[in-house]
Amino acid sequence: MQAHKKATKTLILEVAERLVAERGFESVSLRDITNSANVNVAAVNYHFGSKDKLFEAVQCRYIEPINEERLRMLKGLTLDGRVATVREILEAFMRPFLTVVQGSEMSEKLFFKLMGRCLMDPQGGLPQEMIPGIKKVAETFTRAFLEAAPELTTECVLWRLHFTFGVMAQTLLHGDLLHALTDGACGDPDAEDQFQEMIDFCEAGFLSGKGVGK
Amino acid sequence: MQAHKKATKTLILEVAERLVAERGFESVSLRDITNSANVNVAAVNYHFGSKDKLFEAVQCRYIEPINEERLRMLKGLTLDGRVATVREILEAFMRPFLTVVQGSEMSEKLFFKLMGRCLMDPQGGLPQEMIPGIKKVAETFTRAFLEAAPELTTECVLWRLHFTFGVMAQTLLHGDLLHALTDGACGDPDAEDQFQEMIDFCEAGFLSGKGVGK
DNA sequence: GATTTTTTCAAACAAATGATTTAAACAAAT
DNA sequence: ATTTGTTTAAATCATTTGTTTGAAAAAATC
Repeated sequence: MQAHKKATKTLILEVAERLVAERGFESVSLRDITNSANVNVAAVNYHFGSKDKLFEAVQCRYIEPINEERLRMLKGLTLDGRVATVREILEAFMRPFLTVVQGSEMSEKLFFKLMGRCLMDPQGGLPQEMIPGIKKVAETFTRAFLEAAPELTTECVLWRLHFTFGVMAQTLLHGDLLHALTDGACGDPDAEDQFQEMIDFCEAGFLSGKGVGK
Repeated sequence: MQAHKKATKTLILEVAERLVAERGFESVSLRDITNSANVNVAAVNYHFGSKDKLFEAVQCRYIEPINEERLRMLKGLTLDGRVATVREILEAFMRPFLTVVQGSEMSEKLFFKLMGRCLMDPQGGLPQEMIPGIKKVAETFTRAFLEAAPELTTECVLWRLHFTFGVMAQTLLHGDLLHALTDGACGDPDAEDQFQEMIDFCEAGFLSGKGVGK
């Protein structure tokens, strides 16, 4: 059931991931996928039930491991009652994208684009099964930020987490844009560089107005 | 030609704006628009030429005035050779969304969502006619930031402008999310408050690592 | 090896899509 | 009143959409 036929279902999923990364959820049709995968149209409904279910699978496949890795990293920071720094928490929030992509078979660029789409475009609202995990992440990280920067109000932390989310989604989705748009003046940085730039930016944003207390 | 029939073309445009704001470009069909506007399907092709052209009109209608206002504000900052601060430049970059929405007939929420879509979803790449204006804005603001923070490299400024863009798009597109997601714990702030939060965050991000010189 | 289950495939489905045509309704100008 | 140019409207076009069907093929089970 797995040896000779590692194909079809997985194949469909992988092709769907690629096409969605390239064009976005709403612009990809079933036939785009099945033609590109050399598979019959009916196979999607047979293996996934419907187009929507297939897209839910695409959304969950990597986002859930990323959310788990986030919680794992964060837990590692606050082991023996230690209080993590804002920078460390940000790192726990963002680095899982790098960790998980390395365990996948996708190219970094496509993977990031796909993740950006999942964060920005979520196909008809987030899949129900993802919501608990996402709430957990949001709550846990909000609490961590509040401990790391106790001078901030909850509302302020939520806003800044929100902004951080925007920085991340933009970079995932259009991280290649700067290189292309500036004719290479802005070099083609590896993911780790981009990542550090993001952390620098968001850390400063998070700590802005320390003591000013708006 | 304008008195009795101020409708149809304008009507179509306005309904399209609303639906696109609510559902995104790719999810809105011609019939969604014409039914909601009580107008014949053929009217779109008659007045706009095609669906794509209609969507281009939707994208240009407010983005272009916003870009003009951005340049106008920035020019006002650097009148007599004065060097603007990073904060002032950020303000010139963001406030036009507030300025222009007030001159429109749309609600703030819908307008911001529409602008978020235009920034994040651009229907099949940006309309050709918008590209020069956008390049102008990008170049002018990059130069201004470089003067305001001469310790930063061009590449660094581009990255941070990129991040700022993400913060803005995320807030425009999902600015109502925090209020909804936290069951009101995060109040429903007026646009000006959101705006100040964004500026605080991005200013700090822009000035991060001053002197460190990465 | 026969049977049962799983998977594939061609074909067809109804519904929806953007676009076009043709004629009617309308306003303005002569 | 007639003509002219513009706008609306109903009907139709050819595609494309997601989904379903029913039979053949393949794999697994007994």
